[in-house]
Amino acid sequence: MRLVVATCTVQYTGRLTAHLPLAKRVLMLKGDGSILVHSDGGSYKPLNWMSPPASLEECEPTEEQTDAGASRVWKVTHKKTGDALTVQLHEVESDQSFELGIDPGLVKDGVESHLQEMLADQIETLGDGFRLWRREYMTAIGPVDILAQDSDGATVAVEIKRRGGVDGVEQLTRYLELLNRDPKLAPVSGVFAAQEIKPQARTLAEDRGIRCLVLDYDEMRGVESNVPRLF
Amino acid sequence: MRLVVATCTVQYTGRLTAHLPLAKRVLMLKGDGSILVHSDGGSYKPLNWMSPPASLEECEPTEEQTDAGASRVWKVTHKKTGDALTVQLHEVESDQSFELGIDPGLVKDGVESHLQEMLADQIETLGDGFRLWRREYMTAIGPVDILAQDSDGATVAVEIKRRGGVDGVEQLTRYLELLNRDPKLAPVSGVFAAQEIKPQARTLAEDRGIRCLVLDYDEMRGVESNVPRLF
DNA sequence: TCCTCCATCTCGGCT
DNA sequence: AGCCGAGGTGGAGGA
Repeated sequence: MRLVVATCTVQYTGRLTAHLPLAKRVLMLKGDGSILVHSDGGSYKPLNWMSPPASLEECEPTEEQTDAGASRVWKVTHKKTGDALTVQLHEVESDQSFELGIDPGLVKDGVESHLQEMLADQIETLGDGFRLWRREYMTAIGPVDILAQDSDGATVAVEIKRRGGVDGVEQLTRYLELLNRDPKLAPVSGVFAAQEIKPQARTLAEDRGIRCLVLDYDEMRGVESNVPRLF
Repeated sequence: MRLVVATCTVQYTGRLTAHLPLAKRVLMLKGDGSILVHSDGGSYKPLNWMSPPASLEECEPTEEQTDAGASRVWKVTHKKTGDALTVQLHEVESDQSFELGIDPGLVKDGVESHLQEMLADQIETLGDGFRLWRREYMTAIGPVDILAQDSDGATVAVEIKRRGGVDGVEQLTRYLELLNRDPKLAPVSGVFAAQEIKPQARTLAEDRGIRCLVLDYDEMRGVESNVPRLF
């Protein structure tokens, strides 16, 4: 890991062409040849970058580049796509290298699969007398998140999303259409379950006779584990 | 802009909970209170981060944290959502600050809007005698990229994508369905134009009577501007 | 390997 | 401010 702070211009050519005018920026060069160009703002996305696997070549500046004020020129190229990033360094304020080693990586919790697990475990959230039938029930057009039976034994298909948009309703609609062709399952009703359901999605769902269910992640987690959280 | 290299652990709670075990990493603290945690690998996405607007509070480590080896503790909190990132710093190898100033920002070229502009200007790319009718023609379900007339005066709807997938074909199909309900426009035929059209998308489009057109970006740009490129 | 879907998406445009 | 679509999307999981 090499960190350089310098005034520079950057030129990218690949899927698109883009350039950065002269300004002072932070250049992060990683061990896999990738490079990030960051300014003091924005979010985690760099102003410009090159993804790994890439290789950096330190070039002699051409006369033209020297006249423009460049003291060093880096050419970073992607090994497969041929995308190229050219950095013209003018004044270098800092240039340091560090040994970081391999990172153990991020440990996550709380994504859609976890919501699905918890809803499967707490299937009565859907209503009294509900029983879990299947998870990830495979159909020709994809897996239905949850199939359950209500207190009358009727089949219920559940689509789970973190944020429920119209696309999720469309997805569930396609599943319901297919499942209702199966005489062993029909009639199948639908439940659209999400941490947050957008108004348009709710309208569309209810218009199609699909029930909407807002999931409270924290509450479900509370029910789920009496074991205290590890951190 | 403050750059810190240190062994640390990181804990995030917000939309999800996640943590990073102890390892040496680069911490980038920006002027807007945001922070990025990078390792020597991966792509431009940090292992963990906090988006602006955020504020950093340097805390005294609790006895427990001191026992675990933490010398300093940062609490970075998002001002609106309440998301929190806690960094426990153990050994600090480097800690430097730099004044970067406001960045002039990235100048882009070659995106979909540019393709659309160029195709509108070079509408005969679609065929001899074609004339431009409308750009961004608004309908109830969204804007149609281009409406043109062919040499016979029939209406042609064009959907432009950089990379043409099935979703783009679906989109165009919806537009065509709607436009063909308008007796003033019908019959409307479709053209799916993209720099690259995926086989599945091509099959679907042609199956629906939609013509596929691969756009050569460099060639179009060559036609577009006799002015030589600036870089 | 390719393809598909998710994301603490980010980012821009528009209403 | 919210909504929607594109991205040099990146990243993960399944066929």
